[in-house]
Amino acid sequence: MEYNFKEIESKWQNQWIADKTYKVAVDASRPKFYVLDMFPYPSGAGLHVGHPLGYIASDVYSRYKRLNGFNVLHPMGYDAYGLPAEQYAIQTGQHPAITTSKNIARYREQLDKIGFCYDWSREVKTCDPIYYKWTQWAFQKMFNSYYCNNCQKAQPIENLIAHFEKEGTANLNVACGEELSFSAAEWLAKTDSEKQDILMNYRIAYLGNTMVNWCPKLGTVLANDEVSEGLSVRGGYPVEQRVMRQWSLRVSAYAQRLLDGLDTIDWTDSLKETQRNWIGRSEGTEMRFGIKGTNQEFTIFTTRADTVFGVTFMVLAPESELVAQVTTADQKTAVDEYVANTKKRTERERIADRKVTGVFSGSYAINPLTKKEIPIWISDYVLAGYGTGAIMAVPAHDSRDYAFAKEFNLPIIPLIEGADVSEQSFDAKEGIMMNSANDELNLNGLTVKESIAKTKEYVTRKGLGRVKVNYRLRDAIFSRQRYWGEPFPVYYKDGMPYMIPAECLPIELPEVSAFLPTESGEPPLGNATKWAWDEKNRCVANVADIDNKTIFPLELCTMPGFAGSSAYYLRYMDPQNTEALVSNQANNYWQNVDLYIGGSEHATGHLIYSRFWNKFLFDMGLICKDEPFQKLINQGMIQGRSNFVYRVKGTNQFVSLGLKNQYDTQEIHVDVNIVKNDILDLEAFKAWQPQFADAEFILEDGKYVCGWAVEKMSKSMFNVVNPDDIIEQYGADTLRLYEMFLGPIDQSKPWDTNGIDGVHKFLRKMWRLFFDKDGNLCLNDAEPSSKELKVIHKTIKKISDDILRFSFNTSVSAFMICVNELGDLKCNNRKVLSDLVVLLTPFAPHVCEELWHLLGNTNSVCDAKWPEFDEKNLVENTVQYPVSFNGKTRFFIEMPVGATKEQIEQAALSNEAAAKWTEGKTPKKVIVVPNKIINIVI
RNA sequence: GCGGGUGUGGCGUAAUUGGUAGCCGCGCUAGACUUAGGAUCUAGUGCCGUGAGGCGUGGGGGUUCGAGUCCCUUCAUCCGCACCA
Repeated sequence: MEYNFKEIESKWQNQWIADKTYKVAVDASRPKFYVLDMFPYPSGAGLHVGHPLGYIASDVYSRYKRLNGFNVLHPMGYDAYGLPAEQYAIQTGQHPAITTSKNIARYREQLDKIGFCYDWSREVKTCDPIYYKWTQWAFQKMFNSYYCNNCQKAQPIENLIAHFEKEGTANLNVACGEELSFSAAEWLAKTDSEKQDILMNYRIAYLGNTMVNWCPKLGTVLANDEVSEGLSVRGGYPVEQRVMRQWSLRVSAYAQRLLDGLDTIDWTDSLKETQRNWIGRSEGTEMRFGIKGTNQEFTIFTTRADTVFGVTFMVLAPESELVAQVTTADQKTAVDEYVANTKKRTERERIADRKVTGVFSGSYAINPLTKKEIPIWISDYVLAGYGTGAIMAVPAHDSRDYAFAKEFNLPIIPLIEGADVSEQSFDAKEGIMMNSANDELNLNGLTVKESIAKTKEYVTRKGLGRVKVNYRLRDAIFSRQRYWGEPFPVYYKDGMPYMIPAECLPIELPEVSAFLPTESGEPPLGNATKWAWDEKNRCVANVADIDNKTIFPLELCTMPGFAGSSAYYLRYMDPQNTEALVSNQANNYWQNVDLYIGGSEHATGHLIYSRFWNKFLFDMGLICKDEPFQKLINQGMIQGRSNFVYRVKGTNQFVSLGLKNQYDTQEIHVDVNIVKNDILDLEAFKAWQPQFADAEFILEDGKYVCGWAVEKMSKSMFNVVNPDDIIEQYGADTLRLYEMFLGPIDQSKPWDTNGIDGVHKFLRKMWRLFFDKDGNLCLNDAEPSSKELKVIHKTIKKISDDILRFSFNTSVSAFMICVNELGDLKCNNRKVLSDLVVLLTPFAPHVCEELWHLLGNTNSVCDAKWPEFDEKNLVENTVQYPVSFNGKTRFFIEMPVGATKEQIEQAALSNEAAAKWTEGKTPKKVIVVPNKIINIVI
């Protein structure tokens, strides 16, 4: 019987569906394990061979855990909202829902062929109303909450109102937009609308005027992680800064917890570091500086409080509200012009062209420690969004201040002994202070570190400022001026937003006449004929009725991509629940994700937002874990490996790689699917494109050798390899094995189909172990020989260890060795082969299921028991020791197990070969490491 | 500029964590069988050298009986953040 992978794979895939083999349910009698893939956005191009890499790895791990007795939750779904479907709709008029469901169907078809053990009954799609009901619901919970800094968790907004009613803003320590100050009496005197306005300053989901990244080309705002170097990540269009009234999530309130949480989870250091970077905690001092001739002051933030004695000027961000305050009449024209110029420049221009620019405001500040007058400047090197938008400039010890001081001829006062600041600033936080003393505070002679601490203490004691921690992490802008996203469950009454009652959720995405913004510039939802809220009838009503007093406009923006992906892992636990996001029972059982696999491109987006979202739900008491993903692995990207042919210029002749230097050639991408091991299939090439039909070839050794290069996998490079084609040719089991064999899971590597024969060959070899020469099943039921036991137990240990440390490539190698060795032993022992089949099941489930049944089993191999490792099968009678002289191995000796160090040493030295290396001298020292090595020092 | 990672044959990689460097696979060489194939099997394959042997984990230095692994230094390369005060 031949290894017919096509027959085997379709047979078992159908059987698994029929038997519901992969359906899981809560089962308190078994330990749970939750393995999750980052769900894909179903793009129109379908899957290429790089996409399933992470899915295969997680599938291997899931199956391994299942074979070890765990109840494994391993679901899959789709992140179905997104820009490409909407852009396609704008171009073609096809509804994004149609595009999306078509793409999903294609994805599913491709995924199914690979033989994953997903429980598809738990599938979620973010664009499905029964799913996004809970996205809207969570948003409303955030709207109705604020963040208490004292208890470090989210609280119901009612608690805040109660606080205001009792004592106003006194003793308030909560996350907010701006620090407000009012008494209880003042609060009670406010109108309802004023109160709502104030509460907006504290809500976790809030509507506010914020500086946003506006992308005119996409017609929408973008979050910080959706912008890179002033361009949109999707599309690469320019992005500009703009103040807009937008929904935002107060992610910044969670900055410290997001940071601290990293210490409790098992992610790679580099990913944690990226998140720490993004959160950007910086501990410093806020200090108030008076403005000369007024009783006004302003606050700056610094991490170098020790350098106050070296401040020679102050700088405000051009966008700062203080600019208008400090600008004097005679400087007004210059300042206005500078501010206007700054506004004109996009983020990108600012980054590209870092010229030192600035303008004097006309005012002076008073240094609170030296009482000296220092000029206040305005410059775009200070960012409005960080700290207080104002800095104290210490040119001697900050390179940016230094450049500014040089440009505008401002004084530079060195503060650290031995630092030469004539050419450049001395930025390092080290050294001994000088020039730093007044009547009350003397830093001279102290180290920088000591000075920072001492100044902090002084500033706090004197009431000049306070110790402050700043974060780079910004609140997440949550509005998108797009159609294809979750609608907000929000309507407006007198310009104030109100939440639609929770029992009316979900608010479904309406049909629109066009996917573009309306003529009046409103988002696409403005094109919906039925998109307003009828408070009485509680239904979505016709916009035309809006004059009616009970009908109100609905929010026209939709939610961003990360909304639907922030809590999807919870929904998989209980996907059909209509009463709750997830039931307590399901949540208490499945807890959180034990293993999460996905790409590192989500490090500062999805993985921050979902941690935030999850912590919020945790604060609300809705779920039992505050970190969603316990262990996370980033699978590497699979790049394309392009092939080239070389056309002799001006001809239709193509020259093989080795001979191309003899001609003047032009390099042309050739479809990698008609190249094998870098050898071009000439006939396929002629048939590939009409222009090559009469191509001629200059061959080497009768072959046409192609050049190659690693590039991004894309259609235009003709280097896209479709998993379907690989499966057609080699089968899903070979694809799975090969992807795992390619290299460490977390490493990026080019896809190279060369070498796939090797793993395919190995599967056929394994298959042949079960059959005799004539192709008949041939097994023996004797007890395994000690040699066979040794081979299989060595493999059990290796595979188990390797899977647990996610070293899948070495697992596959171990199989190959095992199969080779069993082949050499001509092993057809039923017990040994049973163990082998179970070991391989996570990697190649189809062929293993077939062989499992050929071995006489009637259950599925998915429910088999992982073979137990027994060390005594590996026990040897003798140990081979390499004998080294001065660290260099010279020969080997064989010793019985359990020989004493002295005996081993004796044997090594008395060996006849030893004489040659000792040259008659007595060794200075002999090192014997039991079971390892003998080293003799001469 | 700051932070993190990586560097081993022609190629993808491995090395029990300080103990025989190069497992496994590709490729290549030679051979066997042959229905001539992109099948299967056998042997070989780090480099130099006919050989004994020497040299080898980006370079230089160090610790150690012993270093791919630890320390210092330097180069190359990839990733993240970046006028963040």
